[in-house]
Amino acid sequence: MTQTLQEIQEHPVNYVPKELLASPGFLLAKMGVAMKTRALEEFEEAGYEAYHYGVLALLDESARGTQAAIADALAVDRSQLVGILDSLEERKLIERHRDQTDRRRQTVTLTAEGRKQLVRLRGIVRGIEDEFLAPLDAKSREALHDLLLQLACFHDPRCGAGAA
Amino acid sequence: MTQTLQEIQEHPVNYVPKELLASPGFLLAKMGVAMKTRALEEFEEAGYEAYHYGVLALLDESARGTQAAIADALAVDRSQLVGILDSLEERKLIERHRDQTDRRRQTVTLTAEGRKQLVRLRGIVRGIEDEFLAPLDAKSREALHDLLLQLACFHDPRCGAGAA
DNA sequence: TATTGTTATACTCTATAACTATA
DNA sequence: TATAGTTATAGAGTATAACAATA
Repeated sequence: MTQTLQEIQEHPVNYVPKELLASPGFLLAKMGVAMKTRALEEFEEAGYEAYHYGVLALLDESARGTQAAIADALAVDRSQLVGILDSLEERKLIERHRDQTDRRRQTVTLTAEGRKQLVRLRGIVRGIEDEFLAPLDAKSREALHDLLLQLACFHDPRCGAGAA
Repeated sequence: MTQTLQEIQEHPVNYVPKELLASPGFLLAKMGVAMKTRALEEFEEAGYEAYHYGVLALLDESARGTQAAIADALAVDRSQLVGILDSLEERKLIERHRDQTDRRRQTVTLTAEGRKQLVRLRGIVRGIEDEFLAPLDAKSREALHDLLLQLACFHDPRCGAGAA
């Protein structure tokens, strides 16, 4: 949609309905989707996908995991994870090894290069957040984080258990 | 994805990476998308689309509007709005009338039935929010709302101007 | 020629189903 | 028979492009 100058002049009262702005649920959805969209763009610009960061961050904490466990932790379908891992393996950021006790399973581990790129991705993530949360000072960001974490723990038990 | 009992037993440490949980941006995206998904489901269950509510709420505030103005206010593409309005018109919740001074334009207005259904939809919206924001008390919800509104106004000027 | 509303098309993201090799 | 990973397919949701009527 390309908005011309004339359009802007003819429709100056181009406001978002107050009723929607008064709804925390609407704003949460709106801002959450905007945050996600922004993140996807930034990652793509850097040559990555957002899920790459999730996988690397997870492996950095747990050292190794089966694909099923990784998929569950990140709440992506196992079939979706395949492509993500393929892409990470091509770049030599992770390695897949057959589990010798159960040859159906692959054990996924982080490479040295993967650890290095994770640091780079952390920088990108910080940049995205700083830009998106720009109007909020440190205290406000922490307040927002607290509230969102309460919601996350309530709706997804895996947040509380692992983070405790 | 069907998770069997055996899987749950074999992968008990099915936690979300702490690094992600520590990120307000990640949580905002995660919860925002969850909120949106939940809302879409609830609306569908009630026989509506989420955008129906947006259109009705907007028309209730501004009485009438061209399709272009409505699309811009709700940040949907004009081509997408067509289907939404078709659906609302079929149910006789809105009416489209050709603008006689510029026959390219359609003026969209709310019907009495539309006003009635808007009340019903407001109830649904309240239900969705109450369920999703359940762990937060009134004060916390207001704090969340304030923070999100700051973000919305920063990223989308139409929020501040119209709401002031 | 440009714009409104409309229709048609393509693309992203995700969810589901089917396949293989192992158990 | 059931599971781990994989591949193939289908479905939302949205963005882009082309169109007819009107200005």
